[in-house]
Amino acid sequence: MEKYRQLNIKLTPQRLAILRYLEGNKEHPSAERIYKSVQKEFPTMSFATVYNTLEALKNIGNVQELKIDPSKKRYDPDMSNHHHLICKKCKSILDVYKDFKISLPDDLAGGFDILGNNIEFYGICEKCR
Amino acid sequence: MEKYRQLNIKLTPQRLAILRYLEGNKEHPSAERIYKSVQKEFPTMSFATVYNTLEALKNIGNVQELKIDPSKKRYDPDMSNHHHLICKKCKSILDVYKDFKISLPDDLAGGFDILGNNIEFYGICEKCR
DNA sequence: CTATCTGCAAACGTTTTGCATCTGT
DNA sequence: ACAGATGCAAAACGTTTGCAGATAG
Repeated sequence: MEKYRQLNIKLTPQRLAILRYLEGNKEHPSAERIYKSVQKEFPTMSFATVYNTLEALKNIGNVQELKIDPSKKRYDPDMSNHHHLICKKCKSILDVYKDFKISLPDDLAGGFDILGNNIEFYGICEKCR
Repeated sequence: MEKYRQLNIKLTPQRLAILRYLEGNKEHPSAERIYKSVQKEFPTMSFATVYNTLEALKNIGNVQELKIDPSKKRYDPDMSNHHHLICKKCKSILDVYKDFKISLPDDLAGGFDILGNNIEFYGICEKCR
């Protein structure tokens, strides 16, 4: 509770439950996964609240939306600079903690100010091989 | 027509129209964009046919599905190894043709067979700055 | 006290499906 | 001839919205 006060958002019990679910979570959960989990504690929990909370957390930079899955949004509470390695078969996701320091030559940047990059590695995981 | 015969899929007039629309297309169009364009030529064209054709083209490796846009799938007929640079403001997309030869050290690969990677650069484009 | 959040249900945009009919090969 | 494609409408799916009532600060 105390640790979340600094976020400067209204801390409802539902939001706290979502924050606790997300803390340290490496599953890159979808809204539904979050909903189902938090619903155990709050049977009346609604999707609106999940999405509303995720939106609030995104805005304060506490959570990021991942584009890893074409069929649904995934969320990641890990805001550190990291990349993802995805199994082509089972779609499992592994975090990759390394700064690759890729710089895009000016002639390829088309006048853009480059702010950053995100690498998606893909391959076949041990289990699927 | 002849040039598409090698694809080994049934070439209907609708599919040819979609293939022609996609050929050399750098817009990373959504299904709707494709639909709207091809519909001019085929007023009876349906989304089912667009999605069906895209699915067929994906399967033969003629088109790829992009995860660039969280709200809808985008399609890219460019199957060469390339990356994307996206404007955070206007969401415009620029192709980046360069092989960055990023190799993931074994200790970070978690037992995966790495097959490749895709980099999303983000920044602010000239117009938006 | 009041600005904001919750929960519900309805609405939305995208993608998929079932099925009768049609068509490329 | 027939496997497979088309077109239509309905359904499915993830996400967003409107609103009345509840609640954190």
